[in-house]
Amino acid sequence: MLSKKTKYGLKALTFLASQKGRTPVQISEIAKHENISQKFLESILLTLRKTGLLGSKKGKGGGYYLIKEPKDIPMTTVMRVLEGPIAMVPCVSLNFYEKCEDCPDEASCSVHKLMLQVRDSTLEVFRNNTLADLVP
Amino acid sequence: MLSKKTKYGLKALTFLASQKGRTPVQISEIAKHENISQKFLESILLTLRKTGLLGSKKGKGGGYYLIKEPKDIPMTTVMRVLEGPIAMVPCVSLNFYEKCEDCPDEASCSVHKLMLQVRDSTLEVFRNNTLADLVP
DNA sequence: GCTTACTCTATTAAATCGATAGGGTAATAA
DNA sequence: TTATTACCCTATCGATTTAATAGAGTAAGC
Repeated sequence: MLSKKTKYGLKALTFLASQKGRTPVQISEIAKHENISQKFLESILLTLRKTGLLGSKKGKGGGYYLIKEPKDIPMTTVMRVLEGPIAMVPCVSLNFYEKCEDCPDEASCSVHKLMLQVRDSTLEVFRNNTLADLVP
Repeated sequence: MLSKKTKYGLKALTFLASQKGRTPVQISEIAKHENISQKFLESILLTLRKTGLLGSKKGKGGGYYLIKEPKDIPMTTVMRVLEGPIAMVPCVSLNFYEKCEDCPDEASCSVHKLMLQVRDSTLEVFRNNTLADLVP
């Protein structure tokens, strides 16, 4: 299940991408437009800024803005920042790999075999979409 | 993230599918072979039985067994029973649809648009795999 | 009739999630 | 310089879910 954090983050990013210019947009404006708790959104935008997806400007006329063009932001990046691993089990994760504690042999594990396929197909979707593709 | 319930359930089903005959296998044997807490596995096998995937036999020589042939058990069915909705958000779920509380217009929702693609690609993987395909 | 093994209910500890509160700090305009 | 705006950070909290455990109950078979 997609977390609200990811959901809100995606909506906020899409909203920023839909802006005409790249002038800062206030948190309150984003929160209001997307029906999101402002305080919760604050923490989400903060992590997006820390990972280099967003820039921010303080003081009057400040707010958040996209650093790169929407078409140059692949959804793989966005999803990994917001939701974490794309894979459903750590043992098939590219960026967050971990060995299973149980499961003596990965190669002969039925779960591994299935989830590898799921990861690949999901990854393909995220690779084929940039933030620009999400703007209506 | 895949729950342990689903993971264990998949392993147990695969183990049962790998058996030569369809004679009942004891819970304890499955649990031991797959490194699963026996009590936890009990509850999982119980739900699999209630949804018609497994049969059980009580008393001496009893245990759980597959009712249908592995090749006739699509992974869509298994995953929905164990993990629930395949979609990452309820508003794109086929079997567990729910409208989002926020989000005034589904058609113009960026999250909806993206998650629809993810659901379709994941669904295709599960449709193309039966339990028989998971047996090593 | 006794053993075996499935069946069911209840409980629990831990983790995560979503949200809230409140203060702090930096940048900008006037 | 000063006031304001708006970002920044920490802490907390209730609710929910997850994974596991305990223990008693019940049906089938030898």
